[in-house]
Amino acid sequence: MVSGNTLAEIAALIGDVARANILSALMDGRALTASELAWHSGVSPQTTSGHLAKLSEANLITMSPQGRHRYYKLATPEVAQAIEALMSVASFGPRRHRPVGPKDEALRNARTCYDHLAGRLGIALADTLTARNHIVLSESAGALTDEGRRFLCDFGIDLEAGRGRHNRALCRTCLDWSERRPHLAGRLGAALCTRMFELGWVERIKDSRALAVTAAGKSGLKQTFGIEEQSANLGD
Amino acid sequence: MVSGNTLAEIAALIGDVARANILSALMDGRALTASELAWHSGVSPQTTSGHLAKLSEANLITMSPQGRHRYYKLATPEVAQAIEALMSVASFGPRRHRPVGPKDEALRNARTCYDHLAGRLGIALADTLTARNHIVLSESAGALTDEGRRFLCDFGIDLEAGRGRHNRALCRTCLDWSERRPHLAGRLGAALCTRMFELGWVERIKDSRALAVTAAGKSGLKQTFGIEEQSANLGD
DNA sequence: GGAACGCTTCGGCCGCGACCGAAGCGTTGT
DNA sequence: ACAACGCTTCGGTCGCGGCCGAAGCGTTCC
Repeated sequence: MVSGNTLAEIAALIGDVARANILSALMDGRALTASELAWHSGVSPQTTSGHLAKLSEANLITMSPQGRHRYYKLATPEVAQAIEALMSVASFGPRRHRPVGPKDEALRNARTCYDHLAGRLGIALADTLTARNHIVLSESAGALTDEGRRFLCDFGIDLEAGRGRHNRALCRTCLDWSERRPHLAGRLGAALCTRMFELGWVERIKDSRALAVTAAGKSGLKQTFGIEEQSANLGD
Repeated sequence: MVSGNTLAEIAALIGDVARANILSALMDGRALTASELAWHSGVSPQTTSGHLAKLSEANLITMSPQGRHRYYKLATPEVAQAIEALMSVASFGPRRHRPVGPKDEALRNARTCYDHLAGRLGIALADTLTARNHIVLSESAGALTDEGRRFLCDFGIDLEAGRGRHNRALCRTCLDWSERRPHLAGRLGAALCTRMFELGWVERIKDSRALAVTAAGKSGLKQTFGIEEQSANLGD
């Protein structure tokens, strides 16, 4: 309960295959039930339950009961960031043979990364906003310009949303594992993602972090952001 | 050798107390010998050797032999970043009683964080450069302005230095664990740190990541950056 | 050449923790 | 009320991996 929480303790928690699977499954920011997580983790429900208890204990995830289900989600954006950083390190080294299946291709095209957009779509958005001088992206860092603020406001985004107790950063960047280039994270990235869902521009593909760009999304992205299908290979 | 390198494998490597100690000791960016690391890790030299082999195998650290010594250092800035992120998560939770000793106080005042400056000195530098509009720091992100580029050039900093194969970011920010505010990292942070050492403004305190600000440093910081002692509590 | 030193390899011990079966508890639905 | 369901707790097994002592290899110094 007092939760010592040293570097080694946290890393050890992530350093178990079953728990790493659980955390990876939660990386899209949604809350999942214990059963769903048991499925993802690859071990029995009892064992999964133990893992979930440990992760909660260390404040890596939080639980909210709902009827006879218990929903688990990542506790804070910082946790997602740490896992993302570890994944980045993990994907280094001799680029091992990674056969690209069709589902993998969908992931590369567009997906959620914790609570923001990633993949070619995420990159395209970051590129467009940069080209229009709405954001200034200095490699792995970013700042929003006044024009950008106005533009996003017009687009229906509330930049103050999600300004929680943690005073989360407005505009962060996050290294895209498939494109190896930064995309938008932080409150801005999250708000952009939320808005696209609201507008029905993107939809979740079942059982995956991958996203499908709807017809409305294709025309909207073109008109509002000037993103053509081929530029991001949307609709592959 | 092929190094599967999954998320769980990397995290498990960091998730051992002895190895975490080793990595923490290397977080100041210097290369240390196996013996020194054995001392830091708290286990015997044989055991340490095994740990170092595993860390090397996974490309978290690299080794360069030198005489009868073997120097180990973190392999890439990404590794440092991942560890930093984990530390950030670890220091969350119920702020546990952390008795502040004199050595701890020195660490809070000024220290190196991987290869850049942290602590009150790091924060003060970031604040000053921001106030003078030399950098634009959007919470956890940053970009260098043209004026800033000129200023730093005059200060004797080569911004192209360290532009290695990894195309490391120029201006990143890094959450300071003692101040809970961002300080400067990336190539810029590293160059700033290097320059301060060159000028003899700061010196390492033995057996610690803490730094001492020299007399030359105090006057230099005041004249060049307008940083008064009390503003950063230098000389505490 | 021999001794001291730095580091690694080998072998064996031992404890922690992941795992599952069985059972228990609370919720839902009929 | 009862059964089905979702999830957790308990108890016991087992294997992985951290640990050290002893020994081996290469370097340095006199």
